[in-house]
Amino acid sequence: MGIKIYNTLTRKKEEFVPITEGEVKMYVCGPTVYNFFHIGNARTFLVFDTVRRYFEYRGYKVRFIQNFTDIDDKMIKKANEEGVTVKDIADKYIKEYYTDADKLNLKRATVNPRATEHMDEIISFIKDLVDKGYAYEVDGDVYFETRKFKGYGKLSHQSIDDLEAGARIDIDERKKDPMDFALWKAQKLGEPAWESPWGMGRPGWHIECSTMASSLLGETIDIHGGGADLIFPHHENEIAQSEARSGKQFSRYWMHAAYLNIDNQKMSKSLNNFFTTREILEKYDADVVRLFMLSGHYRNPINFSLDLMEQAKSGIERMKNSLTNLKYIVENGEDRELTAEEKEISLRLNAYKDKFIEVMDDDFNTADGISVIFDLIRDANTNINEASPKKLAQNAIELIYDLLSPLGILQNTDEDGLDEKIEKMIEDRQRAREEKNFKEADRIRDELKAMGIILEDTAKGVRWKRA
RNA sequence: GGCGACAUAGCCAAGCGGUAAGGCAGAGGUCUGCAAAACCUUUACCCCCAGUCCGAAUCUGGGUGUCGCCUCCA
Repeated sequence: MGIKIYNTLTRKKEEFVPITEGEVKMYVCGPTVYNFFHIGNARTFLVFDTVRRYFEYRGYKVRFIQNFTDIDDKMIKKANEEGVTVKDIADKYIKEYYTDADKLNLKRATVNPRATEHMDEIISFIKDLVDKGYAYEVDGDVYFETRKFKGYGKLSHQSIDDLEAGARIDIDERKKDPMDFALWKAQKLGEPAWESPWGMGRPGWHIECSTMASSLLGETIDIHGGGADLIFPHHENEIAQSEARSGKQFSRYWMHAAYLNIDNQKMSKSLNNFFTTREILEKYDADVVRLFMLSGHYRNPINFSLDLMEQAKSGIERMKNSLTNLKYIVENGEDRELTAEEKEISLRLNAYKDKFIEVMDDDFNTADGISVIFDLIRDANTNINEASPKKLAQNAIELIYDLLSPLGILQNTDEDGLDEKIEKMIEDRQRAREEKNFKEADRIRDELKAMGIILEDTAKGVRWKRA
């Protein structure tokens, strides 16, 4: 039994079989870098970051490519508005992307290719399509002829005729068919352009992903991912271009993350229900955001609200509490071997990992995975206490961090110690308590609380944590 | 019009044929100088109606409702 993936292409869950044993070649459509990315983008990135981490957790070597679209209409518009070059905009927002992505604890991709840095390959890709008769040029534009590609519509499970029937696209008389899409766009006044066999111009949107995916991963890749809205037309078009050119299957598995909605509606600027990731990260830790987003299945839409963020925050608190309590036992517990009974506890604790893998293997069921972690936490909380050996507590801590790692939650374990002043206050309070001077003890505790240090009295002494 | 998804406790959310996980919130309790944390107990006619089956939240048909894609979009 291995990992199963729901494949949009077949609409079935399938056993994951990599092209090369032990390796995963995956490509995920990244952002158009004309703005800060919003929390909807964040969900998609987070989902695929988790997929990637989980593959690594299961021992795969992952080549993870996520592109930056750094040339398109929106980029040009933004550059014109700000009176700077398209490249200026791209550079700026790529930098901002990393700021937010790093803070969200998104692992850096193996490569983050930029469309403009692959222009020669894009042009030769298009040229191949023209040479093979899948594309035609009109006035410096180059279009892909969808009816030439037999499999068109196989990803979105629609026929070209059905798509056309519902189409709301403008009729362009120069195209052979309304469903034909641009591979190359002739330069318009004031737009950045590159030299090509069809004159100055720039690539259409879909071609960059096909080109960079094949260039960096090969003509057939294992997994292609993105937001659900990319199924049509973007991914459909990618398949058409790539398979028309190579004659091989482009991607074996297609994964799509569902939407993040606000008040049950799609986020949109016109509805003014738009949050950037940065705004949210100012109010909530990445751990909270990640727990929130991973607590539902990636193929189901989730609704965003501050109330739900608060709930997630409490969940993170529960995890943290358990961990600080266990760490306290590692520091103050008994330094001895495990009794027979404790060995049983340890064994049972370790079994949660098997359960975790079982549910996560099933199409990355992070919701179930999280519930296994909470089960583990309750078990540890119940059965490990101040009288337990350090080893047992240490075992539980490692296990919790281990299961949390593919989710990217609570992985920044570096903690600051307490400074001398605070340590002295804690000592003073302990003395006051021994003298039954509870008023003074409580005063110091309140003072520390105001400083962000929470004290908890245990049978073995005082335990502290940060608020 | 075409294609599709979803409807489970106050809130969120798994489960997808064998009799309802988990989190948050609430109530009661244990422990504690108090508190906190933790633990225990407690809260579900699984949208409706038919049907298949020994057995359905899970499958089939029909409703109702919400949402998405078919246009730039994660």
